Amino acid sequence: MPQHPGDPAGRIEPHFDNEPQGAAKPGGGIAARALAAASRAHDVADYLGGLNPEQREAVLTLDGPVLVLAGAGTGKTRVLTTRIAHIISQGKAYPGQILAVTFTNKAAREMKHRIGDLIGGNVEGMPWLGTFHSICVKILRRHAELAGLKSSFTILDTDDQLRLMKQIIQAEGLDDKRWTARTFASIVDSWKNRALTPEQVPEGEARAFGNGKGKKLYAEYQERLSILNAADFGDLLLHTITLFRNNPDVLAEYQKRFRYMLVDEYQDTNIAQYLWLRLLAQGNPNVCCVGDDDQSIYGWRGAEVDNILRFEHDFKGAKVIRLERNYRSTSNILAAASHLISHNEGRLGKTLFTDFEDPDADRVMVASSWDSEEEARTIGDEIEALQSKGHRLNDMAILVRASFQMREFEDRFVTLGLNYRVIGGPKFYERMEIRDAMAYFRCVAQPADDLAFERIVNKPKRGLGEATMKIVHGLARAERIPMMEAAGILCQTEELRPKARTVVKSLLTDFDRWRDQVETMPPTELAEIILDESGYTEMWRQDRSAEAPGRLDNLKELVRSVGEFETFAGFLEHVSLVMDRDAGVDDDAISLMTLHSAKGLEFDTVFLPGWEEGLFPHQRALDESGRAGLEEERRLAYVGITRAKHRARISFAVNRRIHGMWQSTVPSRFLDELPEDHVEVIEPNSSYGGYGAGGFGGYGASRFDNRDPFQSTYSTPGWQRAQRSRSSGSGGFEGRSRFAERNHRQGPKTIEGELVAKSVSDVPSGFSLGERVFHLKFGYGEIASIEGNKLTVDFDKAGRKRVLDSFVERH
DNA sequence: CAATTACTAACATGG
DNA sequence: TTAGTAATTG
Repeated sequence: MPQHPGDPAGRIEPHFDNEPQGAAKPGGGIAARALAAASRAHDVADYLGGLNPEQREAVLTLDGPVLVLAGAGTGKTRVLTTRIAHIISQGKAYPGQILAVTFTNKAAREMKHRIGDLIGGNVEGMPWLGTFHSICVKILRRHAELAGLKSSFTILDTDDQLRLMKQIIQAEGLDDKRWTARTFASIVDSWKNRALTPEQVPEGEARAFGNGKGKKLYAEYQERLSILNAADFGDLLLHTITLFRNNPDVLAEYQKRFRYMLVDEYQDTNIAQYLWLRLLAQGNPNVCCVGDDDQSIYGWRGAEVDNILRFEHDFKGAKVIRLERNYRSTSNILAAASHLISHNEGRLGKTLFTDFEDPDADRVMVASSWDSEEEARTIGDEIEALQSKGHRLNDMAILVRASFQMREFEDRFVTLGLNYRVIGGPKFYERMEIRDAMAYFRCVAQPADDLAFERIVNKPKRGLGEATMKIVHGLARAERIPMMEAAGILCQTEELRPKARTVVKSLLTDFDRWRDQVETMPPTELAEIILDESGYTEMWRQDRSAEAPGRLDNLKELVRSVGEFETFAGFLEHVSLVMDRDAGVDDDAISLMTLHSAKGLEFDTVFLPGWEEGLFPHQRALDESGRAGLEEERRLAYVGITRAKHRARISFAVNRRIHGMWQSTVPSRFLDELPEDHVEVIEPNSSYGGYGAGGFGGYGASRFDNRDPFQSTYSTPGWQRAQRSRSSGSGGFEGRSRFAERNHRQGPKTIEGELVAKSVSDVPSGFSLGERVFHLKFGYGEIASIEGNKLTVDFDKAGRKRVLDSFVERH
């Protein structure tokens, strides 16, 4: 987002120069001495008191590289924050000389808060505590010219990124269906995760995309970004690294500055982040990385578990400290998690233990339900039961694999009147009206922002359609200038039709006027003026659709939140970097979030629904990353279970709706990897028990059913046999086999995460109109229409439904 | 140029 | 199922 036009970093952070270097040594500067004395008087043991010996060592070993292997719930954040407090109170460094990196804004906030508690004061003095991205932005804004940008550069979000890429793919004359922007984005992303500029990308790798034009497209994309004075998320790191490499003096400045460096969640760093850290650490070796290889769940984002495995090698003389004493969970929960994760290979290996032995503690519960709706219902009931026993909703969470699972829970909670909050769900700043409004603001702050301009030229309708924009776009491209500038030039000529010309002219003067007001007007007021004068608010007022009032509310909320910032630019930056907003934390509500965003949190009770093959482990993880993908999924399961302090409740549904069609599922292999002694299987309630015990009605595929072949873990012969028998359709488990036999079209099947077969079936269904069929969920019915393997059936009881043919049988 | 309709792909995970 | 885009028509 545009930032501080004409005034770079000065306002963003304290100046480098006026801090005494000697501060690094105890007693160096007067201020340092005073600070140290003050906190010594406070009593050092104050904050060291509650630490166990390992934690204490991790805090006290200030000099030289340290790797803290911290299992789930072992007090990792505590160590980090105490360590920072210790550095400061010992006068080893100023807060401004400590670099502390986290992955999420949430974690950064939490840390700031806790440090504040420790050293008893505010922590504005920690300007370099933040996410990799926000710290990189800070550095880039200071030295933007060296990275080929202006300090006011915009940070593009994924959406803008895709639109830009699509334009570039089309401009190259490629078919944007065959070579999608999405694919290209993920390729470019993977390059940037490895800190590769267009010149550095390996020839062979780039050729695979866009008829061998991959490299050219990447270069073109970067070129466009710099014309737009914009950077995407990957660029924030990439540019900082190139900046450091090409400007040793700048690098040296930062090396000298950061006396101590701390990295949270080190297992999630990618190559670029690692290189970034290495560059800075060349100056001094006081690097402390904290992580847990068992909680590495961002491999798809380029994270290299290797970074943590190689730490001792990369940072010579590193001290490795293990934290294995868990303060969070009951022994049942720990046992379940440990047993599950032990199925992974290539771990550093930690054994969590706890003194928290409670003979009455609940075991980990595993329950099944007929379909995802019932799953939500059951969990809802259980929540209410807990609530009536005096548990608070704030102490409970539902952790799902994919966000689409949330809907059913939301629906249920609304009908129950249960308070809930979605964390990391559909984001406020991703709503259409907010993005539109933001686009207006961006155009004001950063006139070169074509993507924003294109978004709002004709919103509200101004009669500027494709034709007009094509002319503007053409000139902009030819002259390599921003579109607004091009539009301005075109207004002086005869090229645009008179009607279009006057409209464009007035829009441009509007923008000029707003731009003039940036300096003089309070941000809130300006935001309001822009939205009013542009006619954007009016557009929604005229709109008679159901969403319109809500959108107007959101706009109001947006304007209100502008007021929390001192400058307009500061607001824009916040939005682009911090997409999450703190929801109302005051009231009691159950949290609903993905497993990914649950990392680092803990709850008394944790619900883990949707443990089904294909969903968890996710099919795509298996297909795309094979065994590694499976192991990452398993780590995700581990993260999920270890979030629970007292109760973990796992469940799966026998039927789930995918793309609006009901499909039956197979229980997750992870269920079979839980230790029987610490797990309690809840009997399915009677509502669907009618299909016979041990048959389809139970969890046919689970080893909790003693007689079936799924006795053991996925790697055993039993599992493999079962998988084989399923994919060949010859009846792995009784109840289901009568459906599987006739129609073995079950999609790609995996054994141990390796792709076995991908069947793309367009075989006609073999059913005919009017035929009577039977479906497990809906009962008897008559086929109303057939499209490929999709049937529309009028069921006697359930009404008209669309189902896959493999889930009904002739009757 | 805009509105309506038809079609198709998506339901990973995030800064 | 639904959201997003392409094609068609006024």
